[in-house]
Amino acid sequence: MMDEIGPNFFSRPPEVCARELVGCLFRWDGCLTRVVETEAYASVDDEACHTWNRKGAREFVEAHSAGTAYVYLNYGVHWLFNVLVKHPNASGFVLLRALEPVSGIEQMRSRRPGIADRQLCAGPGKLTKALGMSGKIHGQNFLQTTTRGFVRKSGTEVAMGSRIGISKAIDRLWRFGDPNSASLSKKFGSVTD
DNA sequence: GTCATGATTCAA
DNA sequence: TGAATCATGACA
Repeated sequence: MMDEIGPNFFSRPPEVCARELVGCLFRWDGCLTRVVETEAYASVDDEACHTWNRKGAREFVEAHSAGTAYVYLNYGVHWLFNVLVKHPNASGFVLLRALEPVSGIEQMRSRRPGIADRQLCAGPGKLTKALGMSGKIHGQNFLQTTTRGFVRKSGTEVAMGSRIGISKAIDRLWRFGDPNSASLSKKFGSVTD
């Protein structure tokens, strides 16, 4: 079964959204990819989330609806792409960490010259560059567009582990991914990380 | 494996 | 003013 994902999908707890997004197809203008790695962040009680120490992030959660793009510049170098999750008791974000190119590969190659196909989107900063994303889409609800969005696709094996690149709240196993994909940003361990 | 890169946010 | 930051590519 395959159907377009709407705001309702992102109206559940972030870890549920992040897990179910693995294996789904991601349409972004002329490019089509498969989601192979995500991470969940909670707007409350999660030290690793921007909302923990960023007033602007908390205001963003309040001001926008489920499915809105939350894009920010990391280390002053890389754009990172998140989807806003809204739930009465568990709002937060899903970070896209890695994608597998399916079609529109020529466009991705042109934005990342000299990179092997499977590595084009094998990291949170890599995928935004390959797809031509930037801060311009911050705050946009792309689910309502015709050229951008997710298509549900079940049946993918999902592994879980500790989130990457953070020093706080590493006990939460909120990184999800397809362990068999060749386009992960980092491999998954046997059980936990 | 180490290391330079370098924008934005927020608190002081 | 400065410290911290959800990473990457180049190089040894």
